[in-house]
This record gives sequence, structure tokens and C-alpha cells, in this order.
Amino acid sequence: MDAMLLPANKTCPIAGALAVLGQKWNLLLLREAFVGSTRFAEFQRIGIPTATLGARLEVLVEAGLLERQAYQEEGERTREEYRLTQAGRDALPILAALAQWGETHLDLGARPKVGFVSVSSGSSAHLEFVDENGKLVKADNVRVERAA
Amino acid sequence: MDAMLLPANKTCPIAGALAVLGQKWNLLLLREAFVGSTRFAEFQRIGIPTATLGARLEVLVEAGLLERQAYQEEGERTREEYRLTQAGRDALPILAALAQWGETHLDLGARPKVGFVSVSSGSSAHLEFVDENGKLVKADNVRVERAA
DNA sequence: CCCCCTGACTTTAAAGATCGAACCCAGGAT
DNA sequence: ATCCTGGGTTCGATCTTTAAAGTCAGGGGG
Repeated sequence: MDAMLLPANKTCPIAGALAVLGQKWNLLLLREAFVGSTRFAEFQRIGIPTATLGARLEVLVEAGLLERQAYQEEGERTREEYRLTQAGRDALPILAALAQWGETHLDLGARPKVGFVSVSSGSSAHLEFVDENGKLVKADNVRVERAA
Repeated sequence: MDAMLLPANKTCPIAGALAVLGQKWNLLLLREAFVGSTRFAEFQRIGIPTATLGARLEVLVEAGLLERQAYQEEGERTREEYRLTQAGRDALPILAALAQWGETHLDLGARPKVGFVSVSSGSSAHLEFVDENGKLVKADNVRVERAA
């Protein structure tokens, strides 16, 4: 990841975000957190080796995307679980954008769709570009400008 | 990346997208393509080693995000440049989501902002969640559902 | 006291990915 | 013929991830 933090990349929000989110497994771990996983063993369900899981949870906590919270069940010791911070929750559009792209361009076979659901209306939600006046903008009508 | 394609992950659009887009450098290369880079040497500006660049461009072409096009300048040989396909262009929300997160949560220092601009209105564009009825949904009001 | 169990990690060597430096290739110009 | 330029490739070193084995710690039970 260091090589991606050249002077020019260091001020680029995309490169900066990728410095932590681009590390293997991190976005899938965040997805797990979004669907409710909190415990070490729950995060293992994505198939990540435990050594990597331990290291990644540490990275996500240090980067402020997850936080540790102590919990204790009856007859059990105090343990720690991992919960999304606001910064972690703010990564939701990244996951949604990846999901949208994957749905559109990959052959994923027959399966129930993954869902991003509006809690208040109960209907599914997807990402759109919106301009400063609140108008929808088609993605093909959005240009990326490099800072000078 | 293979371990991320467990049976359960294989049908997940996020994991599937990450199988190609999650590879180091690929999203930054797409960003370069969006701002107009087409040639091998132009992509090098992100600081990627040439060996990795060669391999990555091949991956992005094979995955259908970039395509090669022959070009020839006067007095020069025929060369190939790399241009976004529709699948490549459809990755724009991913870059925008990363940029939004980076802008919000990283200390990037003083610099001109990176821009996503609506071509027709000239104003900046950002991502929002929208429900099936076209209504804006706040991200904190979006729930991620795991497929059963 | 010891043992067991369970969940949460850690250790270690091997495999895989990325990198830096050197190098090669090919076509056009001289 | 050589030189130049752009587009790569090769290769050994370094870093990252992995699989397998292991440790740790607290609570319960004998």
C-alpha cells in the first residue's frame, strides 16, 4: 500500500481511501459488519484466515471504521465485539456501488439478490448521482476532473 | 483473490467485483482512464511499476473494463491505447463513493478537490441513495440485507 | 486443586503478490 | 548502420497472505 501513497496520491481521496479499504478482505469485513456480524467467529464466515482476520480487525479499528465494545454473556468471560463507527457506516455507498457493478457486469448465477433497503419505505435503494440542485444525473453524464 | 471466491462469496456481487477491482492498483488505473489517460506511459503517473502496469492493463482488458485500440501518430508506428468500455465506465460510482468517503474521513491537507461534474449542468455531482419511488434516502436509513 | 470447553486470537513456515532495476523489442528517423 | 522513443518483460528481492498448528484465558465441573 505504501507505493500507492506517492505525493500525488497522498492528496487524492480515492487513493487515501484505498490505503485502508483496498487492503484485501477489508471491504468484505465491513459488509459483514453491516449485516450484523460483531464477533470474531462471525467474521470468519467470509473464509478469511484467522491470522488475517485478527490483523484486519485491528487495522479497521485503528482506522476508525470499527470500534471494540466489551460484552459478556452469562457464565462467560468478558469479550470484545466489533461494531461500525460512523466512518464505517459512511462506507456503505462504496459497498453499494460495488454491488451494483457486480450485479450488472458479472455472471453470478441464480441466487437471491443482495439487498440495500430503505428502512422507512421498505423498498430497495440504489445509488444515483445527484447534482448541486438535487437533480438526478446519469452516470454517463458525469465527468471526472483531475485537480490541477 | 482466490480465497475470496468461496462458494458463498462467488454469488456475492461485492466479492465478485472485488475479485477484479480489488486487485492492487486497478481502481486507480480506472480513475486515470476516467480523467483521460489512454497510453501506457500516462498510466505510469500513478507510480505503478511497469511490470505491474503491464499485468494490470491485461487484467482490466480481459475483465472487460478496458479495451485496446490501435493508434498511430505521424512518423510513428502503430501502437495501442487503452480506453474504458461501458463496464469500465459503470465503475464510476465506486470511484465516486471512495472519493466521498476519503473527503469526509481523511485528512488530505490543503488541495483542490477532485471533481465529479455533471456535464450538462456543470455543477458537481455526488452519490445519493434513491429508493424505488425515486425518493432520496439517507445512507443511515439504508439497511444491508444478507441473502438467505 | 485439575481438567475441559469455548472463543479469541497468535505463531510459523510456505505460497503468492508486488516491487526495483535491468533489460529487451520494434518501428521510424537520421 | 545507429539512435531514439514508447511499450513493455524478466528476475531476484521484498512484502503480504495463507494453512496449519498452537496458545491463552475465563468459567464451569469434578
